[in-house]
Amino acid sequence: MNVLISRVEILKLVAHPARITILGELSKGVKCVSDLEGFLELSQPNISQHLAALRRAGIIDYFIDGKLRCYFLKNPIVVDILEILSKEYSGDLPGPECCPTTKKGTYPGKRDGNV
Amino acid sequence: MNVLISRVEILKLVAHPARITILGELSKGVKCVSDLEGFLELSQPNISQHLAALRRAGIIDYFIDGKLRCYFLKNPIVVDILEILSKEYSGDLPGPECCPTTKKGTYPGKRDGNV
DNA sequence: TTTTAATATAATAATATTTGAATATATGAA
DNA sequence: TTCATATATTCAAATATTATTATATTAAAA
Repeated sequence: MNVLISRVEILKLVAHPARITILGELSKGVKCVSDLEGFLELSQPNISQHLAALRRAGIIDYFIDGKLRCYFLKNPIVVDILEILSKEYSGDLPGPECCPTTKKGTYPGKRDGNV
Repeated sequence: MNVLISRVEILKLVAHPARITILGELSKGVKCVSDLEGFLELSQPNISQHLAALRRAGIIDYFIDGKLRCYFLKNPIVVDILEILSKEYSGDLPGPECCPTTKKGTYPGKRDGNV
């Protein structure tokens, strides 16, 4: 239903320590709620709340196995986000080349402190 | 200084419509605040606040050109995030193959509705 | 040197997110 | 049937984020 939720909304939802941890686990395979209770130092209701939010946004889904709900990743964007989160970056982006132009003004001027 | 801010914190900061728009613009080149006032239907102080938050986190930086502050991207993760946000994804991830195992239980059971 | 343009900062109000506590539901077992 | 287990839902309190308004800063221009 809510497949309309924008990418930024998805990013926002994913950008939470508990939810990233959950998604990281699910990226390794299906997990039920009590499996997740192992890793996360969160109450069961809170974990369920995070799972429900992720599911409402179409980011994960589950199948039912008896008393268990077995969650798994659904939205492929998650894989890419997780990859970025563990990627190594070397240094900052190169600063602007000399004399870039903005609509209102022109370089050069004093560069700020921490560059 | 705050280079310690974790990746998830960066993700969280970036996951805001105004800030994503700002970063998208900066990814095309240096922009000063009043340039940004063009695109964004936000007050000048609010734009400055978003810029300040992004700068505190080391995501962007600026140089000074007279009365202007010319902002540019600093953290390379932004480029990857922007790329993901405009990437095309075709369909959902494949569901779990038959009979994956969770610690607590085993497939199969009823699959949930929207798969 | 006063004024103006560009931008930043501070304080607050409005709103959203997060967690915790209590309770509900559903399923398999006894 | 009743019970226990696994999980979800609801509501409220605590907290964080966001936008607004007013004011401050800084540098160039007049």
